[in-house]
Amino acid sequence: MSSTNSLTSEELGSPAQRERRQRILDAAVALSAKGGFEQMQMRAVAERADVALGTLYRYFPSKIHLLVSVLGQQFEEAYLSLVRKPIPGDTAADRVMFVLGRTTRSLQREPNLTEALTRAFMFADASVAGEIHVVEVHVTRMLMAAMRNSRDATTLQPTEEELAITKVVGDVWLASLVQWVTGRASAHDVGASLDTAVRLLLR
Amino acid sequence: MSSTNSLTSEELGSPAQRERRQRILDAAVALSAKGGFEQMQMRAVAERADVALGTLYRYFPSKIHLLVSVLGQQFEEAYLSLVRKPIPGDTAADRVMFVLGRTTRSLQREPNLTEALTRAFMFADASVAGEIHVVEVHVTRMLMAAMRNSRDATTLQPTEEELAITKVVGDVWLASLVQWVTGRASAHDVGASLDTAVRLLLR
DNA sequence: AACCGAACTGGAACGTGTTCCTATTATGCA
DNA sequence: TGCATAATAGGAACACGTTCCAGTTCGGTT
Repeated sequence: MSSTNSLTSEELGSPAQRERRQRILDAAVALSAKGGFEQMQMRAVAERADVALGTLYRYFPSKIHLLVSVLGQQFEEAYLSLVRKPIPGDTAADRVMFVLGRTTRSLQREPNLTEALTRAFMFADASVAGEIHVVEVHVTRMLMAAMRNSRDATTLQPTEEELAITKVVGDVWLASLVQWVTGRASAHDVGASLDTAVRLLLR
Repeated sequence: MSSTNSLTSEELGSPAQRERRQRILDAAVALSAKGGFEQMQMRAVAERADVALGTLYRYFPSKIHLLVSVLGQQFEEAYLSLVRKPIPGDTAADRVMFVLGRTTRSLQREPNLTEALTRAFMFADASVAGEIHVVEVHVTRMLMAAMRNSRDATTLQPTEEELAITKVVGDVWLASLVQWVTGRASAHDVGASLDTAVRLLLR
């Protein structure tokens, strides 16, 4: 597994390069959505994105880097869509459950894509730290926004307790998703696990 | 990835077969301990266990099946060693932390082996459900024994609440281990995460 | 416009997990 | 003991992630 980072769209000079990068990400999404982790094959991504295999590897140093980058982009969109309106719910627990439920349902609408992204995330090693950090930041922001119920939650310093709870909820969420994508838990089970965890943590 | 299960030692007829199976598991442990997931290569396992590659695949239908089977065996040993004496600690939280701390330290003593086993566990798909279930049973038993502080904890029916807490703790444990083996968290971070989760859950 | 270095193309090649095939050996049964 | 069947050995072959290379194109500089 390569040790360098994926190219971010900021550090890409020309518009043509940014377009190429986005074509690659789009191709990865399309192929993952069709056939999951195994069928998202690097040669197929390159062909669909209309770039050479070597170019694909210049932009994303491995299949895992590519998929975790996709995940980061998906969560960024989810976060932006989420904070457009105030989060409904009277208590922190209600709001966190709203966010978890909404995001989980959205993931479950594209099971193959979610399988590919989740497995890549879990399989990633230290070289993918940068891409993973992006995902973690978005998840933390989403949950923090729910706990705070305020659009400027990111500007206030979170308390230790809030961060701890956020981390546990994130861990449970991830573990549940893994169980779901590997067929060891149903969609309902995921909801129940999150419900239980939030109830235990935010009481 | 194959869809059949690994051969368990019970369903293996001859003693020679049981020995072969154990030689394979031992070889997998040795090679994983030396070089982690990537260096535990199927050809090397077959050679070290003195079986043909095809035979290795007859016993374990994939590298993931093999590693998760190893994990099951390791947890079985850990469980048996644990329940030999009463678990120290006055409260459920103390005893759960004792078990988590002890097991985690033991895993961290063989970082490469733990890396291989954890990544295999996280990467496993639905076809590995049987092997994964074995692991889950042992983990649940260990944590339940700690919460109950009684050797016959397995015979009593656990309450819903106990099961829910056990599941959340297990999820956090796994997520922390993943972060540790992928270099995204230190050994100390793992302890701190577990400490926090147990404190939040068993208060 | 000519030039230079970086980026890209197309494709071969390599490594490792996995599959497959044939010859040989072990096992259980009559 | 002799036979039928299953299990194993040995190794070729395949798939896909990854690397590498020679030739071509692109973008900026003078």
